[in-house]
Amino acid sequence: MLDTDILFGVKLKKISESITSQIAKLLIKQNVEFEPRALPVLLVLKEKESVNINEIAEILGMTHPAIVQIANHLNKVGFIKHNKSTIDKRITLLELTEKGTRNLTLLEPLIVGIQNTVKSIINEIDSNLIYSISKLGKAIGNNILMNRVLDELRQKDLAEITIVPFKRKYKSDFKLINREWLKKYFEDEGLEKEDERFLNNPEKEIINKGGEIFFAILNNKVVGTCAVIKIDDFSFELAKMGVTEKAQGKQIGKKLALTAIGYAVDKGVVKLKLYTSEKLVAAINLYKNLGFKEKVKKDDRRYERALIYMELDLSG
Amino acid sequence: MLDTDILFGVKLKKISESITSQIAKLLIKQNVEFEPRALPVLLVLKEKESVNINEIAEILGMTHPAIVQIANHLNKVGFIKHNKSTIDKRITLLELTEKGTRNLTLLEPLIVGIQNTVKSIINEIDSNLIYSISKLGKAIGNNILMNRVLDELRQKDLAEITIVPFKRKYKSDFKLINREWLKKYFEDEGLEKEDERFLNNPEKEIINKGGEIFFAILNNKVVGTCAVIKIDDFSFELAKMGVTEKAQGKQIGKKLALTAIGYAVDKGVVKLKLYTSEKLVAAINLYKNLGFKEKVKKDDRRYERALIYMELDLSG
DNA sequence: ATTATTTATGTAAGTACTTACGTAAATAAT
DNA sequence: ATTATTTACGTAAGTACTTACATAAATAAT
Repeated sequence: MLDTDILFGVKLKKISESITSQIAKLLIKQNVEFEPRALPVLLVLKEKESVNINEIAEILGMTHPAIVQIANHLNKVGFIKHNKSTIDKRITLLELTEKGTRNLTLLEPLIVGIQNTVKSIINEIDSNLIYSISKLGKAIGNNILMNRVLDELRQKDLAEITIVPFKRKYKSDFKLINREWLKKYFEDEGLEKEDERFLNNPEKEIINKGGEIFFAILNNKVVGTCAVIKIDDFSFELAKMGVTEKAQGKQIGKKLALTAIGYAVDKGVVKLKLYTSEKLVAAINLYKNLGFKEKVKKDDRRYERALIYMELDLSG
Repeated sequence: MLDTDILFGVKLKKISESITSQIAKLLIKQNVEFEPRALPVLLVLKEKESVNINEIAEILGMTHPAIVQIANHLNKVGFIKHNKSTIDKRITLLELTEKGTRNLTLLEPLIVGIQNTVKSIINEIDSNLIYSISKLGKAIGNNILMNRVLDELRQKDLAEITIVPFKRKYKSDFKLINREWLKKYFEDEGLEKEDERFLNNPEKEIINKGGEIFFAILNNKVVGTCAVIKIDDFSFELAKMGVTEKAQGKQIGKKLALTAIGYAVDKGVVKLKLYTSEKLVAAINLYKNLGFKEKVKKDDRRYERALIYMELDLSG
C-alpha cells in the first residue's frame, strides 16, 4: 500500500472538505441567503460586535483578501455593514445588521446542532483529537516542516551535492578517484592498459569522441565521477563510476548515474551498456535498481576482471 | 473566544494547506519539472506500474477530473504516458516513462526526508494521531455528519416547524391558543374586552388594517401564533404571541417573533412595540434576546395587566 | 519636519480543486 | 437482439481560497 505519512496533508484536506460541504448542504437546506463559506465570518461577528478585516482573518487563520471577498458578499445580501474607523482611517469595521442578527438567531438551533454533532463524532473517535490537531497546527506553522526536512538533508549532505560536466581542472580528480577504487578492489591485478588510456586522456578518449564525464561536487571538492563513452549513435557505455570512500552512503553514485542516463537519453541513445565485476556488490545493486539487466556477452571481454555485463534499454 | 468545534474543518484545512505548501516549496527548491500537486499521483504510479485514472482518484480520495488534469500535465512534461487498455477501450492506463522514473529516483532522498519529518512531527504531538485521523475520515464520510445533525433537529422537531401567514382556516386556532395562555396566567382577571375584539375578529382588526398574523405549524397542526398590528406607517405592535404548552421548548416563539420582525422590516417599519406582563418571564427574556428594550410608558395602558412596555428599533 | 517603513485594505490573477455535464464503451435487463 | 443502465473518461465552468501587487494612512527613523 501507499505510505500514508507524506499524504497526511491530502487526507486532512479531504476530511475538511467533507465537513465543510456537509455543513454547506445543511445551510442550503435552510434556505439561507448567504454563501455557506461565509458562516465562519458570521460566527466571529456574532461574538464580537464590531471587528476589522485583519482581525477576522487572523482569528480564522485565513488571508485578508478572503475576508474582504466574503465581507463584500455579506454586505451585498444585507447581513453586515462596513464602517470606516474614525480613529484610524485605514481600518474597515464590520458589523452585523439587524437583518444579519435576525437571520443568525434563526440559524441558532442548526449551529448548535452542528456544534454538538461535530463534537460527539470527534469524541467517539479520540477525545484528545481537537487538542492534538490544535497543537499540530501550531507545530507545523512557520515552515517548520520544510526547515526540518532541509536540516535532515543537509546533515546527510544530500542537499549540497552538485553534479557538473567535465572541465579540464577536474582531470586529475578523475584519475585519482578511479585509481582509488581500482586499487582497493583489484590491487593484485594492477591497472590495465585500457584503464590507463582513459584515465590519462579523458578529453581525447571520452569527451572529444562524443561522450561526457560527470563530477559530483561536495563542499567544492570532487567526490565522485562517472563517464559516458560513446560506442555508436545508438549505444553508450557507462564507465569509470567512482565515489571517494569518505563521501560514500550519500546516494552520490545514484545521482551520477542518473545524470549520465539523462545525458544518454538526451543524445537519443537506445542502449546503455556497462561492464562491472562481481566484487562490486553495491554498484551492481545500484545498476539493477536503475533498471540495468544483466546479460551474457562472451565476445567482448576487454577487461579481464569485467565479469558482468549489463544493459539498460532506453527505447521506451 | 470562538467555539472551535464548528470551525474544526477550517482548522484542518489550514494545516493541510500548510503541509502542502511546505512540501511544494521543497520540490521547487529541487527544481522539479512537474507541478508540486502532482506528487501524490507520482507516488501512486511509482508503487503500481500501470494504473487507470479512476483507480488513482479512489486511492487519493480525489475526483477523477483532478487526476485527468494532473495526468495531462505529467504527460506534457514527459513524466508519464497514457495508454488505452485493449481489453476495455474506455480505460486509460497511466505509466511512468523512463524520464519520470529517473527523476523520481533522484527525488527519493527528499521524499524519504519529508516522510520521516512528517512522521516525527506527528509522533511528537500524539502517536495516535494518524490512526485517529484515518478513523475520522471514515466516520465523517457519506454525509454522516449532515444526517446526524438532521436527526438531532428532527428529534427536537426543530426542522419540521413551518411559519405561515394568516389563512381563514387558522382563525379558530388563533383564538384557542391565545385563550390557553391568557387563562393560565390571568385566569382570575378574565379576558379583557381588548383581547376579545382581536381574538374574535382577527381579519377585520389585524389583517385588513395592514397587519399580519403568523402561525407555527408542526405536524399539520397549529402550535403557535404571533400577530403584528399596524399602529401607523412607522410603528407596528407585536402581540398575541402564544405557543401551545405541548410544543414549548422548541424555539417556536423565537421563530414566530423573528418572522414577525422580518415582516415589519419589509414594511419599512422603524419601531416595533409590545406590551407584556412581568409574569411572562420566558417571553420577556426572548424579547430582550431579540433586541427589545424595556421602556417606561405611562400614557398608554390599554391592558391593565400589561405592566411592561418594550420597543425594538428597526431603523438601523 | 522629512523620509522611510509598516500596516490595513483592496484588486487582479492564479491554484487546486470541485460540480455538472457529455460521450463512448461495456454490462444488464427485457 | 435491443434497449436501458452503468462505467470511465473528458471538458467546461464554478468555488474558495491563495499569492502578488498597489495604495493610502499611520508610525518610526533620521
